[in-house]
Amino acid sequence: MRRPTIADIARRAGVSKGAVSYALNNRPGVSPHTRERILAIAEEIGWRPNSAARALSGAAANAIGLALHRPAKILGIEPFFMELVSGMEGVLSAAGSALMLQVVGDADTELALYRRWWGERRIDGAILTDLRTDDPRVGLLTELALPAVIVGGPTGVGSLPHVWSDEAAAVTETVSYLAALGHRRIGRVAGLPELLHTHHRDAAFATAGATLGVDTSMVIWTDYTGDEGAHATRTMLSNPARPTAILYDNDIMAVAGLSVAHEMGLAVPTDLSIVAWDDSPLCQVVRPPLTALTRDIPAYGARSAALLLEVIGGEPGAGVEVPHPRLTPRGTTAPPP
Amino acid sequence: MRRPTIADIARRAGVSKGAVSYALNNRPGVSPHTRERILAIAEEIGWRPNSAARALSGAAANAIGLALHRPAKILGIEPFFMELVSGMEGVLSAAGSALMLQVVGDADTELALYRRWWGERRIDGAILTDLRTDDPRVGLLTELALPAVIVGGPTGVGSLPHVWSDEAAAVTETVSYLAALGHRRIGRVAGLPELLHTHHRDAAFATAGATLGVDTSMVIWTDYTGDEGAHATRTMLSNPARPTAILYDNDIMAVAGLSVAHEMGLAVPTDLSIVAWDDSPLCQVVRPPLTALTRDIPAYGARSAALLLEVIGGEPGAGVEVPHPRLTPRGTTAPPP
DNA sequence: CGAAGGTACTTAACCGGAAAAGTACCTCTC
DNA sequence: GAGAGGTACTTTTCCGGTTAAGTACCTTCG
Repeated sequence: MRRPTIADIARRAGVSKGAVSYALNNRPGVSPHTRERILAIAEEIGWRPNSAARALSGAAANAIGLALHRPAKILGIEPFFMELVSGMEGVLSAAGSALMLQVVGDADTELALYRRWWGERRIDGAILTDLRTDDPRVGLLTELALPAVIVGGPTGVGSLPHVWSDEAAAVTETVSYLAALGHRRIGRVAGLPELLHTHHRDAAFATAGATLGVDTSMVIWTDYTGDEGAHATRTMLSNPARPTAILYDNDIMAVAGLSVAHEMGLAVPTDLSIVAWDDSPLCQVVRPPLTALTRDIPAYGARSAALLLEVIGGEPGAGVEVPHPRLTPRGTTAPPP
Repeated sequence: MRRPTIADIARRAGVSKGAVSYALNNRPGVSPHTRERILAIAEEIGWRPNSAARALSGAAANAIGLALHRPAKILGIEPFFMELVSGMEGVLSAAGSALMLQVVGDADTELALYRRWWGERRIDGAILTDLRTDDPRVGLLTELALPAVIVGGPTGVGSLPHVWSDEAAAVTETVSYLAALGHRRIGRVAGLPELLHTHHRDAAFATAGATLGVDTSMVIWTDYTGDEGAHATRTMLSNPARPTAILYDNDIMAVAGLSVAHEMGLAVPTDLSIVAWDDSPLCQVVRPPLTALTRDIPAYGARSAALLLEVIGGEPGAGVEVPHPRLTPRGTTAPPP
C-alpha cells in the first residue's frame, strides 16, 4: 500500500501542490470552497503528512527526547520514571508529540546521544533528569541551542528552564515531625551520591538535625535498589547507637528496610519508625502501610513536558516550582521506644 | 550553531555532494584517498546525517514504535513494561534504533497511532503487547505491511511474527506443585479478562485442576492493581470454602494479597500459600519472600526487538518460543493446614 | 592507434512537503 | 477607465540527503 502524498491530492483536486499545502495547513491563499474539497480528498484517501518531508522543510520533528541514564534493573522497579513518563505522555500526545526514549549506560553515551538526536533533527527538545554536579549535559544542550528542560534544580541548571520542588522543605518537615514524636537519632538511607538532589536532601537533613538538636549524622548512600537499601538498614540497625527512625530516598528501599527490621526482631513502628520518599501504591500494600513523602509525579512530568513545549514554541521559559512532597503519615511512624 | 551538511563537507573537500555521499556510505566510486579525506572532514566538523533527509530518500526511520494501552497508574507500578523496554533498548540502541513510546487511552487511539506513524514514516516497525481476542491491530499492521512483532501468542497472531512463552506450562507446573504440597482448593487472581494471555492461563488453570483433581474454580479477574488484588483476595478468603493457595497474575497483587492475609489473621504460608506471576525485586523484599514464577523479562524484550529488526531487514520472521516462567519457591508456599 | 572498459568523479533528478515569488483576474476607488 | 490592491491560485525553489546518468581521464589490448 503506497502512502498518499499531497501530489496525489493535487492531481485529484485538479490544483497545484502549493494550493494543497496551503489548504492543509490552514493558511490563507485558497478559497473556502477549494479548501474544503482538498480536505475532503485528503481525508478520503487517508493522507498523513510525511514527517521526514516536513522536518526537511524546517518544521518540527514532533518528538522530544528522554535519555535515561540508570541501570536497567532499577528502571524496572523504580515507579518514578514510569510515572514521570506517563505524566509527560499526557501532555505530549495531546500536542501530537511523541517521546523518544533511550536507556544509556554511561554519561558519555548520553552526551553523544543528544548530539546525534540534535544533528539528525530527530527531536525538538530534551528533558534531563538526574542532574549531577557540574553536569556536562547542561553545557552541551546550551551550546547546541537545543530546547531543554531539567527535571530538578534549582541549582546546577545553568540558564536552562527547570521544574523543581523544594526537597529541602520536605526533609525539614519530616525531620521536624519525627523530632516532635520524640526521636533523637534519625538515619537516612540516601540515593546515588553523585545526584544533585541527593546533595540537596543531604544538606537539608544535616541542617534540620542541627536546628532541632537531633542526631542526623548517620547517612548511607545507595543505588536505590532494594538490596542496597536492605544492606544499609542492616548496617544502621547493627550499630549499638542505632537510629530510632530512618528516612529512605525511595519506597523500594523503605519496603526492604521494613523487612530487615522484621528479620532483626524490631517491631515497626514501635521500635523503629520508617519514612519512604515517594509514595507509590507499594507503600499502601505492605503491612504496616508506609508513612511516605507524597508527591504527584505524573503532574511533575506533565508540567515538565508542558514547559518544554513552551520553550520549543519560542517562549523564554524559566524555573517553575511545583509543590514539595508532603508527609503522609501512615502506619510506620510512632514515638520511639 | 548550524548543523553541518554534506554540502559543507563537499565544499571543504573540493568535491561534489555525490562524492561525499558515496564516501560516507562506504560505496564504491571514490578513491581510498579521497574517501579518507572526506571522512576526516566529516569527523572534524561533527557531521551527522539528517535523519529527515535520509528518510525522505526512502531510507529507514531508525526508530520502532511501541504503543502502550494501559492506564498510566498501572504502568507506574507494573515492573513488566519497564523491564521489557529496558531489554528492548539494549538491542535497539546497539542497532542505532530509537524507541518511540506512546501511552494510549483506548484501542482506537492505538490503531490511529499506528496509521499515523506509518503514514508519517516515523517508524520502521512496531511491537505489539497485550494481545486481545480478535485484535484489530493484527489486521491493520498486516494491511499496512508495517513490520511488526507481537509479544505474546502463539494464538491470535495471524501471520505476524511473535515471541511467546508457554504460559500454560507454567500454570500447570504451579498447580502441580501446589497439589503435591496437598492443596485441594486453589484460587486465581487473574489479570484483565480481555487479554489473550489471561485466557491461556485461565484455560490451563482449569485443565490442570481437572487433571489433578483440584478445585480450581475460584477465579477473579482484575485490572492488575494492588487495590483490585486486595479486594479479590478479601472476597476469596471470606468465602467459607476459601482456597488454601492463591495464584496471582502479577507480583503487585500478590504483595497486596499477602497484606490482606495478615489483615485477616491468616498466616502465610501456614494458612495460605501465595504464588506471584513475575518475579520483580519486590518479591524478595517483602516478608515472607514470595514464591514466584520467574521469567527473564528483559531477555524477552531483547528477543522481540531482535526479531523485529530481522523482519525489518527483510527476513521472513516466524514464531519464536522463549523459555516459560519457572517456579521459584520461596517463603509463601507450604502444605495447607 | 583507436576502441573498449574501468575509475573517479560530477551533474541532475528525486523524495514530499513548505513557502517565497510570480501571475491572472476581479473589485474598488478617484 | 486606469491604477492600486486583494484574492486565488501556479510556479519555482529549497530543505539534505541518495542515486541514476553522464563525463573526463587513464589503462589496456587487439
